[in-house]
Amino acid sequence: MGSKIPLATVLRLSRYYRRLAHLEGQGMNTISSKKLGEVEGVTSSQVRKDLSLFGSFGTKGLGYPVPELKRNIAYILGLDRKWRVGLVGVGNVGSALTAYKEFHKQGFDIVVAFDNDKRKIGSKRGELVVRDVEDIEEYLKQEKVDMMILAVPADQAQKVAEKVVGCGIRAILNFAPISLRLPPCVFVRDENMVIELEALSFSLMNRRLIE
Amino acid sequence: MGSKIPLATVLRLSRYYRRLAHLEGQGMNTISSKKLGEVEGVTSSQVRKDLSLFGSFGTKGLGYPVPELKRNIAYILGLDRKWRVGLVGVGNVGSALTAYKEFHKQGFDIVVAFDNDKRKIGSKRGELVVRDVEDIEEYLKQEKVDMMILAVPADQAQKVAEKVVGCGIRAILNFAPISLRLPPCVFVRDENMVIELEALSFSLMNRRLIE
DNA sequence: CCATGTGAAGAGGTTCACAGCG
DNA sequence: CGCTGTGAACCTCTTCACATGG
Repeated sequence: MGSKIPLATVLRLSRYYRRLAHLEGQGMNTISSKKLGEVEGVTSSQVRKDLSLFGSFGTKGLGYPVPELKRNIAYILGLDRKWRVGLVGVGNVGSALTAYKEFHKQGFDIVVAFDNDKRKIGSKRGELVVRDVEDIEEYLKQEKVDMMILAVPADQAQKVAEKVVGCGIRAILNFAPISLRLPPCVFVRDENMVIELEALSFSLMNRRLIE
Repeated sequence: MGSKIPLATVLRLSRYYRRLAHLEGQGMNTISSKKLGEVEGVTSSQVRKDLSLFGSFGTKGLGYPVPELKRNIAYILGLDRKWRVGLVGVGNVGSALTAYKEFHKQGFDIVVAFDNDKRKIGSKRGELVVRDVEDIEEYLKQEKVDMMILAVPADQAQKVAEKVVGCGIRAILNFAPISLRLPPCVFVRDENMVIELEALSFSLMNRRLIE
């Protein structure tokens, strides 16, 4: 239980968490690594290893207590608090995200939205009023924002990213289909939907794939 | 140049492809692995290794010809053709995807959309008429569809996935925040937006992260 | 006896380093 | 001389296997 955590482990923890929430809702109070591994499509040793990187949550001979393990994972992932999220770009994708209930459900609140299209500025997305992207620095210096979602066209993404990083943002979810070059202190996750379809098309064409 | 291709390589090829398209547009006709690695944030040996898994595309002492390399990667990824894509679920996310230009730009055409909401059935998303999800099997048996995008709620995803797999679909892009359990002959890519935010929140809380 | 937690072994992917060739 | 292509070394993550404890 030490220092370097594989990214893959973090992503699996999210999946375990979601599954445990579901199982807890069904009244299950104990689960073995074998069972959890089966429903998530990983080996039981993978489950145990992932969890053991953060502590000992189970009981030998029995398994893991569902509600408690869920709480522990929530704590590990930082899901026991609210996160203030900003959005840049309210095109089709950005607008859909403002209405995406899973974010809010997990404590990620989109608290502000920006765009550079004069016709959109001032319009609303639910409760949110779209602001001028020119005002983004002023806003970020006054209001606390934990992470930013970029849903802007590819040719604007790098510029916008640098701007928000300059305002102290250290976590970015990037929907633009381009790789951002940012200092290593900034965490970036890409949500590149075309790349995922391309991975599928590759798989269909080359049935010798992957891992 | 042989058999097993790492998934990570495939995903990087997509990024190289996009970058090469951009550089070609700027009139660049040759690029070294060093330069391409720099702009994509990977090592030059990584670039060379990735490409060498599929052939020899470069010239020693010079680098890679941009337009030709782009064409070669397009061929490898299956981007030199059109793909017929179906969509299930035209809520916020699904609707945004019907209007997402990057898909079409890369040859992924959403040719049909389904939903189970009577108020949505018959309505239009651009040119697309939303069909009743009850008719999905009938449709898939008549029309050729290469891959399906699932943008349905988590509690319906598994059922819908099994249904389309039963109709012969072998590639699924899953936006539902739940792990699908499907036969290994089916390629699934998850686009789990909450998980990505959770990876960011973990990173912010534990500045010792990843890899 | 059952299932966890973990050191050791095994796979898989990345980086190194250099031979080879334009 | 410069840069590719590639086997070998390295490193990271996964799986194995078993000691441990309820």
